[in-house]
Amino acid sequence: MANERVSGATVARLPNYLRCLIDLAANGAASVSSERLAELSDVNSATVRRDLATLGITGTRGVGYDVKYLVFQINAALGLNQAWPILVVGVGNLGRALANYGGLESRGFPIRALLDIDAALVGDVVAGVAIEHLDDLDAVVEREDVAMAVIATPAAVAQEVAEKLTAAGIVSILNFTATPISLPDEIEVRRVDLATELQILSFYQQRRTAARGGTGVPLTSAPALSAPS
Amino acid sequence: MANERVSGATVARLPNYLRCLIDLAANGAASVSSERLAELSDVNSATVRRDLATLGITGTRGVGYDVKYLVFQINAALGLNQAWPILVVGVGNLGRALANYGGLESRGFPIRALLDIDAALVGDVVAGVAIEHLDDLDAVVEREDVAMAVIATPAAVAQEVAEKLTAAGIVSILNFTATPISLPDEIEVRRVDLATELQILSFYQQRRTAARGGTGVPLTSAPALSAPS
DNA sequence: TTCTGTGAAATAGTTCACAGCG
DNA sequence: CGCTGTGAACTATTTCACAGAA
Repeated sequence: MANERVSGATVARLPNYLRCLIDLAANGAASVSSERLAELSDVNSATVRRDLATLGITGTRGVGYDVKYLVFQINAALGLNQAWPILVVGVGNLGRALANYGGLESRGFPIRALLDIDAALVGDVVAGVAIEHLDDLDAVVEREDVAMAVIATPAAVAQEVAEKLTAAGIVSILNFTATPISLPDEIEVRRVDLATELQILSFYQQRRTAARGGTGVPLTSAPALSAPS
Repeated sequence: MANERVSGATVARLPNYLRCLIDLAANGAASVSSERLAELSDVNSATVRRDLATLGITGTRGVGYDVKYLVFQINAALGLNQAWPILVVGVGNLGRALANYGGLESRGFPIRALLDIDAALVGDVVAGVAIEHLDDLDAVVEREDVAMAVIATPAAVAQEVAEKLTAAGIVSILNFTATPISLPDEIEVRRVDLATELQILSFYQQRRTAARGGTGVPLTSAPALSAPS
C-alpha cells in the first residue's frame, strides 16, 4: 500500500476534506482545485496538495482533483470503504443522545449495541437497539463483530470499562468522559471532554477581555508575577 | 500581566495539567515535580517545565511546584478564577445530555439558559432550567450576562444560530454539530464532532489491521497507486 | 543532592515559490 | 494558461542536556 508515514496533523484534516468534498459532490462539482478545497477547509492550499500527495493521491495539472475519486481515496485512506460498527457503553443522557444521533450511522459508524451496568435499563430499546448488560460484553462483541467503542459512562468507571472493552477485543476507543484512561499502546484511544474545550475557549476569551482593558468582567486577577529574568 | 505569547499547544495542555493537579491536591500532595506531573499528563517533563515557565509560573529547585499555587495560577491563566455562565442552544437529546451533565457546572461553567426554536418545548424545565425561545436570545444574554454558548442543534441550522449568538453578544462558541461555522475572527469557535473523532480512530485502526497482514477485515482496498517518484 | 529553568539541537509542520505537466 | 507536485525556507514545538538554585 502506498502510504508511508502520514503525520497526525494530516490525518486530523482528512475528515474535514471529506466533509467538504461530499458537499461539493452533492452540488454537482466534478473537480476541485487545491485552492478551492483549501478555502472550504480553512487551510493553506499547499497544505492540501501536500496532504494529498502524502496519501499518494494525485490530481491533474491545470485542472485539479476529481471530486469523486478524491472522496473514494480519502475514504480508503481513513478506512471508511467499509462501515465500522460501534458499541456504546453507558446509556445515560449522553449515551441516549449518541444513540439517537443519526450522524454516526450516516457517516459509517452504525451503533450496533448499547451496554449498561444498570439491570433496570436492560431490555429497554433506544433508537431501535435493545440495551444489554455490560456483563454480556464478550458475547456482544463477538456477535456484532465490533472493533470500536464509545465510553459514555460516569467518569469514575471509565478506566474499568476501558479495560473490559480491551479484554473483550475492542481496539479503538472514544472516551467521552472527563478522565483520561490508560491502556496498552496497541489500543487507540481518543478523549473528548466538554469542560476541556470550554476551558480552552475561556483562555482566549479572558485574554481578549484583558486586551480590551478588562471592561466589564470582574476578574479576580492573580497577584502580579515577577517575570523571570 | 505576565503572559507574553502562549502557544496553542501549551493552552491545550493546561486543562489536563489542571485536572491532574486537582487529583493530586485531593490526595493531599503538597508539591509535585515536573517529572511526576508529566507522567500523569502523558507528556515530556521538559514540556511541562517550559509550559509553566511560559505562563510565568515558577517552582522551587530541588523540590518542585507547589500544588495549590499551581492550581491557582493555571486557573488564573485559563481565566477560571471566575465562573463562566453558558447557554445551550438546541434542547434535543444532546442539549438535554449537556444540561444534565454535572461536569460543566462543577468545572466552572454553569448552564444558565436553554434555548430552542420549538415552541412546544418552551417552558419545560430540564435540570432545573426552563427552556426559552431562541427569539428571546438578546434578553437572555443580557439577563444572565453570558459570553459563551454551546450549539447543540441539528447541523443544518448551526450557522444561522451562530450568527444570532454573535449578534446577541456571545463571543465564544462551542459547536457540537457536524458542520463548521464561519464567523468574524474576533469570535472564538471550537468544534467537536463525533464522526470526525471516529474517522481518525478508523485511520489508525485500519493501518494497524493492514500492518498485521489484513487478517479478518474485508477491506475494499483501493487500487494500487503508483507511488510518486 | 534533587529538581528547576533554559540555551541549543532536533523534529514536526507549514508555507513559499516555481518548474513543468496537461 | 492554470494548477499540481515539491524542493527549500521558514515557523512552531518538542526534547535533550546541563548549569545552577535551594
